Amino acid sequence: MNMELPKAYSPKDVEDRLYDWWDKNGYFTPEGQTFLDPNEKPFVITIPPPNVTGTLHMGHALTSAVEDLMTRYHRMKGARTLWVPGTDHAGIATQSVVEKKLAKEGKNRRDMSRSDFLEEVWDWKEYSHQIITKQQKALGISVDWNREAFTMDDKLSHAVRTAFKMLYDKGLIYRDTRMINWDPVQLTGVSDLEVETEEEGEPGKLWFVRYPLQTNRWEGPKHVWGSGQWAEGATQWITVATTRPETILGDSAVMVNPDDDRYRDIIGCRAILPALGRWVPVISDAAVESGFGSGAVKVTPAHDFTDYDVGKRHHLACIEVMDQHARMTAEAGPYEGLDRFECRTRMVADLEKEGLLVKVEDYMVRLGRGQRSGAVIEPRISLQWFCNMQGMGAAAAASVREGRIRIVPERFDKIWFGWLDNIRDWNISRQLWWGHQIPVWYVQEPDSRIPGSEQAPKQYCELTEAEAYAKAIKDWGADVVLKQDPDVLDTWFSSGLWPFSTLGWPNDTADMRAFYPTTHLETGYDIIFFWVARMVMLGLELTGKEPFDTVYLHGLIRTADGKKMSKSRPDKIIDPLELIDTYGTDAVRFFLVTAGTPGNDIKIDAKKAADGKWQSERIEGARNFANKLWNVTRFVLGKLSPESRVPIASQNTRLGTPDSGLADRWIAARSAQVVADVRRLMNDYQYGEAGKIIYDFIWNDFCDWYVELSKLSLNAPLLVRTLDTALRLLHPFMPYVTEELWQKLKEVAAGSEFQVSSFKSAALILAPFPSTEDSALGTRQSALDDMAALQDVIRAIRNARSEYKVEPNKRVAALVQAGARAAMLNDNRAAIESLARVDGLTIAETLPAPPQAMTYALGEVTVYLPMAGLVDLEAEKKRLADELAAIEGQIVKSEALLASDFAKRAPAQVIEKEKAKLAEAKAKRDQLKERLA
RNA sequence: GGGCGGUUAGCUCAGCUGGUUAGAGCGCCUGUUUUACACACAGGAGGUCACAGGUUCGAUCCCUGUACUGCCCACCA
Repeated sequence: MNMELPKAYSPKDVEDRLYDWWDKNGYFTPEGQTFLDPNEKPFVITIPPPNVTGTLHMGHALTSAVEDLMTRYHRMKGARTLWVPGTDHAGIATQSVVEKKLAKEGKNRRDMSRSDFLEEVWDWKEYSHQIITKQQKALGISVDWNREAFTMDDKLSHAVRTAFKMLYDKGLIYRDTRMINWDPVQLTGVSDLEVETEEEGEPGKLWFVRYPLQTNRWEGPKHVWGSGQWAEGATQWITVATTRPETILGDSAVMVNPDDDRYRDIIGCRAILPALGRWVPVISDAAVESGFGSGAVKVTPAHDFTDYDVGKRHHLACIEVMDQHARMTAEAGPYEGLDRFECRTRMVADLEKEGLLVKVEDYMVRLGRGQRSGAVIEPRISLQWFCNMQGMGAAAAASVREGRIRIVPERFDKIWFGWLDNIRDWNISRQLWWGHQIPVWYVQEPDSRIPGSEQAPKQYCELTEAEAYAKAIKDWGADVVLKQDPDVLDTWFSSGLWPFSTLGWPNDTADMRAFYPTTHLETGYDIIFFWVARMVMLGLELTGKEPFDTVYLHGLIRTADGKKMSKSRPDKIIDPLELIDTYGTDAVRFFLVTAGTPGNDIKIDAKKAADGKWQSERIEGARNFANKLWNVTRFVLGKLSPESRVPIASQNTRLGTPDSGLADRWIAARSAQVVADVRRLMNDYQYGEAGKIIYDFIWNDFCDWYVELSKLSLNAPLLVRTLDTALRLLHPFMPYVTEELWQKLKEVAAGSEFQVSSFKSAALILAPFPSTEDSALGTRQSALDDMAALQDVIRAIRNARSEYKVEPNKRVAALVQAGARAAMLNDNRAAIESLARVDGLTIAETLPAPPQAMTYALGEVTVYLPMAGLVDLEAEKKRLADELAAIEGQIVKSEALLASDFAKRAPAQVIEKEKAKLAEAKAKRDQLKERLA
């Protein structure tokens, strides 16, 4: 054999080479497929596009592993398969990464022109894209690189503008001034989803502040704020509780619950605001929870969502005391120019000085923080673009409710409905530079005071500036000047178009016709609202179709202590490439896919070793499995080489006939069973279970038993055939090692009698997934039963040897009373002799029990091991007695069961099983009794 | 305040719409250079399936409740 395989599998010698080979040959493309089953529908996934913010993490590795598994499985099943790769420009996230990078170089975006800054971001995008692509290739994803997309490609940008215009023209997109979440660090509005709150809240204070009330005897302060006498003479007070004393400056009312007896009398009175001395009314509103704090709430319409609504209800003034940086404005009087937190400190000190601070309590404050910046979000009134979601939300909910989209696992249905049924309009504009600039152009300095100007529109939503001009010129004359809206769209707006924008929408492309709607959408459950729901809503609205029929949600990767891998703890973040470097891609992927169940989080047991490398016992186990497969293939290849080849005439090749060897009939039956189970599980999204079944089959059945038995009597064609089946089953889980070994196997078998039909394929990636049809041998129960009995006998003898510490090389004698299995066991005596190291094997239907022997009652079969001089009679007696007691317990239980209503109510099959069990137990009991006697 | 998970061997997790004696990997214990593999082989120990009720001939699985734990959503300042 000129292709000697190394003793251990070395992923590095295989992975890059095979990846390039697959890619180069077009195997990742639907056009490159050679095996197509006309009964299979096309299978299409668009990748969740990673952000071009840097590198991939373990979550991406999981995504890649699962999606590649799905893709390879369907491709091998013969479905026309397309997996579209790409990346996301990730507006805020990328812009902030680049800004941080610039800051390190001492540069600031605000000192640069918009176009200069964007150039920097594009450079970063290229850099990040390279890293990401390298990582994705290392993960082995079988995507069609010819169709790679980026959300800011010309093609996709056109789709974005088209989508915007379609929604705009329908009146679903509108511009409005309202209260939104404002990130004072990134200086942009964000959507509700981008605000994160700590479940427990964050440690803060609840300040109880009293405002003087106007009375007959006190008309207001006579001393200045800060004098310590500001409230001198005041006699009545109302105490409010607040976590944000600085917003007192923007108060325009104090409110209480209308049913609160404590305050009923002062409703309608005026209170005076500390510091500013502004009179505000005491109003009543049901929004107030009497039991909380003091039962009285300050109302700051410009800086709080609830208060904003209250303000509208009660026609209160909206006074902005903070600017976009969250610094105090001129409205804040003496506090103007202070940062909000500094202002808070000063305000509290001043309140205390003036005797207005009643008490302070520790309080867990639920702070909203920007998803990307971590900055405390300020509610702020601002002019933004919104998308009306009412209709689209209802349609998307209906898609799932009416079964046009299936969510796996199902329990996420509720979350889906809960969100969509209460959906609010989506703030889609961002005050950023990196992204899709909003395709709306304004007539310069529109002014409603100019007579007639309201006749012509002052803004134009078009796909291009030229089109906008064409219309504007008609309305305003040739010298009109337009200015494009400076805002960009929320990055999720373009992601929401992904399943169709990548295929060429809005154009009627061949890809749209062939591959849209797509099939599966696979992603982590954490972006179900951000992304999945938006895709469904926009897909329905813009294309009239659900963009996919199945949503498969995987869990999140967590650290060994169960924590999220957050960016704030970089020491906990694992680079998948590091693990791949240590264990190989297949090992990492097999671990990820078999580690859990759909929708459940995966804890990764990785620890840092002394050399600073990440280590994981579970991934090591998967690595060992790859190596096991490698070595068993080495064994098989060795048996096929001309010099060691067993003449075909001397082999038992009559597969599937009753007189072929037990081991052969058994492994064929097991293969068929495993293939059926794996297919069923894969079609039911139980990938982890499928992987474990393949693992067991390869390691336990094939390696530990079949190959061992092959050493006694070789059936090379079946050995090849079984290995081929195993490799094909495992390929979606461990693509590299299986392809490599399959190629070797095919090569060695070339031109020989060891052909199997899958070898017609050029590559394993394109070979047919095993089906139950090609294991035409079917499941032979008798082979499975016989083999189980044989294994029991061998295990019993091994067990005895071990218990009596018989030297490994020493052969022992054994007597087997085998009843109806005598003939079968006799046929396989060589297996017993070899695998259990027996010399002097007697097998008979019945035989007299030998003296001084270990006894193993296996039901129908009893094994005796004469161990003269070795057997400790007392110990043996005790062992048998214990076993007898156990079996008798079982019999009592079983008999009671069969005597109960069970016999009347349980299904016949179950009763039969129970009866058989009882019979076997009784046989065993008799054997034991006899033996003890 | 609503909602959704989880609780099974020392650890990490499976357990397929209720039915033998509840499984795996790792770890642990005993052996082994058996001619593919020590990244291995053989043997073994180890579980009141969180708790309490209920339904059922039968419950790890279904129902109710409790405890602990994780997460999602929500305008109690």
